[in-house]
Amino acid sequence: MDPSKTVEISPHSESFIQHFGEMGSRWGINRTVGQMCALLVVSEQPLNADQIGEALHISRSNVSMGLKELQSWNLLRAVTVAGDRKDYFTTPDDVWEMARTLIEERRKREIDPTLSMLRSVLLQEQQSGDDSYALQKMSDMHDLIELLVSWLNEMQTLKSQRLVKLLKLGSGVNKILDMTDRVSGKS
Amino acid sequence: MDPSKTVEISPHSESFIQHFGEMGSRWGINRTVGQMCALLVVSEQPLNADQIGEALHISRSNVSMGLKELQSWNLLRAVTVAGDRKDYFTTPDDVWEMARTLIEERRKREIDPTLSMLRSVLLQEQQSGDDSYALQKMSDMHDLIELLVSWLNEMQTLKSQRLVKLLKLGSGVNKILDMTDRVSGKS
DNA sequence: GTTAAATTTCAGATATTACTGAAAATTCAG
DNA sequence: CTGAATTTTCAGTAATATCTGAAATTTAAC
Repeated sequence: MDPSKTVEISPHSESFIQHFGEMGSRWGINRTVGQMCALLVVSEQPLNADQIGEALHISRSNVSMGLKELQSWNLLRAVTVAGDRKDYFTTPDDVWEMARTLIEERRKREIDPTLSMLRSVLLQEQQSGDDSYALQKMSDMHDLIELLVSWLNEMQTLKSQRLVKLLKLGSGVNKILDMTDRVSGKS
Repeated sequence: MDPSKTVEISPHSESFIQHFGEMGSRWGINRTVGQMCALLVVSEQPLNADQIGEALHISRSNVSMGLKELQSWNLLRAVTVAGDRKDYFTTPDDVWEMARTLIEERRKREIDPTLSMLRSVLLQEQQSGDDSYALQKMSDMHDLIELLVSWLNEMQTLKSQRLVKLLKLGSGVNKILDMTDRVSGKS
């Protein structure tokens, strides 16, 4: 009803938004959705659909679809403003939380189906054993992905602070691995 | 000259190739390029451009462009066959090596430029300090990405066997972290 | 309930990306 | 060198993805 204020975007935020639009599109995420996400990240106040559309110069319907997409990625928080029927949106405050969510969602959408496909192929024992080379490759890839995924899952269970500490250790962990190796007498 | 044998693709390999075409396109890699890569992975013999085109039902020129793309990702090995002027191609044998290469290349293409952008924005001390919220967010994101990248770089220096061991440890590392915490008297 | 505001849907338009065939360029055996 | 085999380039075409405006639907104040 009473016209919500136009969103001001500083040149710095503008760079940020443009860049993440570009990055999004390189990672299979629609450019506009990337921009919307970036905009909501750097915006202190939650924004309504009209404000988003105006800020990014896109139609109201495009905003609607983009919000739906972001919602499906679990990256939106909806906020209601007293005395305003419009919906207001923002992203989670914590960038680590966002990163976790993104990883989790991509795993669900792409990695898990890939593992399923590989398992299903590998399960069907090959009668005509003549593409054993291919099967071996798929098996290798399955093992690689499964290892990465199970590692990721374990990392996802850690609190952010904990995870940061672990990442900072980096290859320092390797030294610890050296020690345990030496103790248990392996190479 | 003497017509190279048609490539046989088993139904299993077919699933694999189709799936990775699909996955590629979801990760910002042209579907056909994904298929080409998958085909070369599961093919025991190196293939020439005609064979690839025939196997995937794409034009010779498309194969040429795809090979160029794969080359730019450092995922191709060229093989010369005695008495045959055609070029033959394959991918690295080791899927871990391929994964490393892929990560390395994406870092160079997307993550590093993102870090540059964030640094450049953060360097320009804001005269009009009124979007400090946005700057804080960018700073958070910068730190997150930098931490991930430096961790990745450290992991890239490890031999595959070593890396596998470390990943298998998973949150077991967390316990070691617990110990070191206790020793140094932190939370 | 009624109704105006807000949101969503979706068919068609637009923009982007991918693919092809023909021509140009390159390569290399003789 | 010559010329056939091979590869690359690229302008035009095809396919895909994205975006828009108008209409339909939903929402909530009254």
